[in-house]
Amino acid sequence: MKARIIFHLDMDHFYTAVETRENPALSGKPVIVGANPKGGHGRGVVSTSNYEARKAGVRSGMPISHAWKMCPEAFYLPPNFPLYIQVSNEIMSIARKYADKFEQWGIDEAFLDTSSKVKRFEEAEALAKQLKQEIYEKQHLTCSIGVSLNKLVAKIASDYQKPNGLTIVKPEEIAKFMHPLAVRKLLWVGRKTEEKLKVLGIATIGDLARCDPAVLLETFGVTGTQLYLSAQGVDCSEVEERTEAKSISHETTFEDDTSDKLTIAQALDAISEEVSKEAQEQNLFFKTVTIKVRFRNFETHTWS
DNA sequence: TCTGGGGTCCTAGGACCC
DNA sequence: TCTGGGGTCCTAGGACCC
Repeated sequence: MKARIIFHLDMDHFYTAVETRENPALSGKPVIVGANPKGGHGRGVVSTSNYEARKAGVRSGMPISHAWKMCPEAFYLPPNFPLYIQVSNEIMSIARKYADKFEQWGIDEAFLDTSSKVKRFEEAEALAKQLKQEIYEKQHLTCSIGVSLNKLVAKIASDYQKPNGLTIVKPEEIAKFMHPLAVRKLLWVGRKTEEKLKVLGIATIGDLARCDPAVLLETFGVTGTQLYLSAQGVDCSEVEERTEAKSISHETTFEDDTSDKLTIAQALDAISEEVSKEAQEQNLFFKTVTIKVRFRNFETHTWS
C-alpha cells in the first residue's frame, strides 16, 4: 500500500469548552458537564470535566457522586446536546476541507487522510497547525492533533500532548513512541482486554509487541493477531466517511429503582415515542425493535 | 466508586434452506 | 431411519468507542 499521512483531530474537553465559551464567567473555574449531582446522591456519570476539575481527579465516565466528593465547588451543568451538535457540525465542515477522505468519530473527533495534500511530515505539520489555527479563529476552541501514517498511531498521538497539542509520529519513530505506553492506549483495548493481557504479564505496548503471536492467537482468537499487529503500529484501515446511522435508540434510568409495572410502561411509552419521532423525521424504515432492560445488579437483557 | 446515553462491531448458536 | 456440508439470516450478549 502507498504510504499515507493521517491526522486525528480531537477537541479539548469539548462540552465544557463550549460551555465556557458561551459563559466566560466559568473561565478558570472547575466545570463538569454530566448528570445532576444532587448534593452527592445523583445517579449517572461525568460526561466531560475541564482541566481545573481534572486537577481534583474528576474524569469522564466517573460516577457523578464520586465527582461531587472530590470537587463539590465545581460548576455542574447538564449537557446541552443541540448546542454541541451545532458547534461540532461547524468544526467538522472546517476540518473536512483539509482532507481527501474524512471520517467523523463521535461528536468531537475526526480522522483525516491528507495524503494527496501533503507529501512529507514537515508539510503535514504545517497543515495541522493551519487547521488548529482556523478552528481557533472561527470557533475560539482548542484541539489536539496527532499525525502519523495510520489511524491507530494518529489517535494515540493526538492524546499524547493535551490540551492544544500537536504530535507528529514519523514512521521510523513509531516503536520508540509506542512501546513505553500502556496497552490501554491502543484503540480497541478496553478494561476487559487490559485485564486479560495483565494475566499474561503484558502491561505496555512494548510487552505486547515482543510477545509470541501464537500465545495471543490462542488466548484471543483472531483478535489476538489484530492486537499483535496494533502493538507493531500496523493498521491498514481506511479513513471512511460514515454513512447513515444503523440504529436509533433512547434509554432512561429511573431516579429510584422500580418494579412498578405502570411506571415502567409509561417510561417505555415515552422513549418509544422519541425513537419513532426521530425515525419519521429522518424518513427511515425499520424492521427490528429491541427492548433493553437493566436490573439493579447491572445485569442487562435485550429482546428483539 | 457504583456505574448515562448514544452508538458500532463481533461472536456463538439456532432455524432454516438446498 | 438418521443423516453431511454449504450457506444465509436472526437473536442475545458483550466489548468497545465518545
